[in-house]
Amino acid sequence: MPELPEVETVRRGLLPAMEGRVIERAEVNRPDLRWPLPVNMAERLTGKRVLALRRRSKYLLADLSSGETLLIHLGMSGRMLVSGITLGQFFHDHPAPEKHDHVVLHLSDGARVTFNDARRFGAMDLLLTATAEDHPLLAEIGPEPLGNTFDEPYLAARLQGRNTPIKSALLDQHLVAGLGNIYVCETLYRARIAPTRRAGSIENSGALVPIIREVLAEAIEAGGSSLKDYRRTDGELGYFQKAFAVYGREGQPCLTPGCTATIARIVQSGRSSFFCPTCQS
DNA sequence: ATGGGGGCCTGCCGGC
DNA sequence: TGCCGGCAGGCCCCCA
Repeated sequence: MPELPEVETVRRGLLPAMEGRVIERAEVNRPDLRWPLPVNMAERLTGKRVLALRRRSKYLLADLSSGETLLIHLGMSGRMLVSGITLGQFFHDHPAPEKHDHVVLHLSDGARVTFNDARRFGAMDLLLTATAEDHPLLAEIGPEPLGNTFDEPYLAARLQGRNTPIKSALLDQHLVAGLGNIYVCETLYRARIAPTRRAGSIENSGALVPIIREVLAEAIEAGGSSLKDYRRTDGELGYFQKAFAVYGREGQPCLTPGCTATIARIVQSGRSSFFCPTCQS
């Protein structure tokens, strides 16, 4: 799925269509995504105003006037389509329904938000806003990588003594919440650390913190730029193309000046890791 | 507790 | 053209 930067970009794209508007009607086209959808979901959404649209890790949280919060996870293939509003100088007409349009929110003043998810690894739930952080999907996850509690002493302490590859450690949402395969690969390239390196063996592992923040911040910036180009996005929010240094670049030249190596791909815990065998050790 | 692997789904792409 | 294997950015669950 969309990792943290993509989810943040989706959140910003959804704001004009959702925040402050009333959900006048909700279409729920199937009983489940990854898990069963909440009971009476359509009824519980109908007539409620969206007070705020927040993000925690890769989860979107829409706080409703009913005191409930709609939790949305995009899984691997989840996308949001915004229509019926003017973005920039372009009005977005409602598109024809597509396969895998699982939930459609009809909001006040003609705005519409369509959740489409081919693989259905996504999820939605309704929970009480007051105790949102107690939700099982949120209760056990680690700090926000861009937040104040994710600092160098914290990361160094959490990695100390761990025998797992650093790649796996950074993908562990309990350690830090929001990184996925792409941005872990990019972070380790920038940090010049091989993905196979044992987490506990890394000197000054806290130094990964500013690199993680930098990689994520740049990606959010790139997403914001793509969001402004409404002519191209056509209201569709989800993935955006950013130039990656290693992710997806197997066999292509390393971008480090002076390095003549090519990017390698290995499989760790069933996931592809891309890295430069020369720059990263 | 820690680490590794399977499974959930569908779509796409490359090779034969 | 059709079939088949491999691959995909997440995350829960089970096992050792």
